[in-house]
Amino acid sequence: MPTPHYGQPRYRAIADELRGRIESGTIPPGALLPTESALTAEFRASRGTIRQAIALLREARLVATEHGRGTYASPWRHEGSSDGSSRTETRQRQVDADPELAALFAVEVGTALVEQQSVTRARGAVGEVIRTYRLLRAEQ
Amino acid sequence: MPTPHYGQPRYRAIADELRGRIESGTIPPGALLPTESALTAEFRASRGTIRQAIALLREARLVATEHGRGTYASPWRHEGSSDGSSRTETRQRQVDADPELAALFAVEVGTALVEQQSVTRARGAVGEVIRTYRLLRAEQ
DNA sequence: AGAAATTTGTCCGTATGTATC
DNA sequence: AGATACATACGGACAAATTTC
Repeated sequence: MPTPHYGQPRYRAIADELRGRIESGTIPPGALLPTESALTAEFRASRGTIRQAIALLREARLVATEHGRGTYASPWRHEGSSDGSSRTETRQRQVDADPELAALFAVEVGTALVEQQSVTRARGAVGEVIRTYRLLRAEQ
Repeated sequence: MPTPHYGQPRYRAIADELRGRIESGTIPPGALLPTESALTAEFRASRGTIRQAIALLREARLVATEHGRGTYASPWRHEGSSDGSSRTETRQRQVDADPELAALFAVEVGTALVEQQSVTRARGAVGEVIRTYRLLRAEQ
């Protein structure tokens, strides 16, 4: 079997499917998710891929896992707003300084900067994008 | 070879070792870590285990990974309040959405966005520049 | 411009360890 | 003790992004 992940990797698709079940109440708060081996059968994915999907949900605090017991849907459901689906994704990359940034940092145009971008989503829609720029080496 | 992980799993021990190198400056801020394959050779662990260790460091924001490039030691210094001689200038203006922002906000390229820029200076030198983007019409 | 090499990303299958039921 | 379920670890294969030649 090859490894085709066109557009979106499988573990993310699986995580989205499970997220849907949790948010829709198909899997109620506090209930156990299907076991990893049940999920491998259902999605016909390897256990590693299933675990990657669950890791995503765990990072988003949507589930909690206990060693020999299983993975639970999180029982707490109150994250500021009524729906609690606001989330932040962060990414870091290197960019070249544009003229304005170069002037601010007192470096030459094109100098490498670190850009950290945070995207805040609420109800699926992007609320705000925050980009933070720093020098590669903080010469303090 | 069995899988003995008495007390502490291997991936955590490896992560601790790498963390030490970063915090001690053996791997300076912004520098590339050894490649995954180099680390498999050094620690004689499988690539999966190495990747698990790096994932721990990434969660702790100690490193950042870029596809095809490598994993960098994070260039931050802890934002201590020891000094107090830092100040922030803020400015707001209207900009056109570049392709990336347009995609995030699900609008057309060139759509007007509000950009708020904060420049933090310490001892005269710019420490970081933060740009926050929002839609003009907040449907909130 | 394009091909090759490098490096991280995804996915599979298997085996064994450890905690819980 | 036995069965079940998650945790750790290995090895291999191919995909995708980047860099190098």
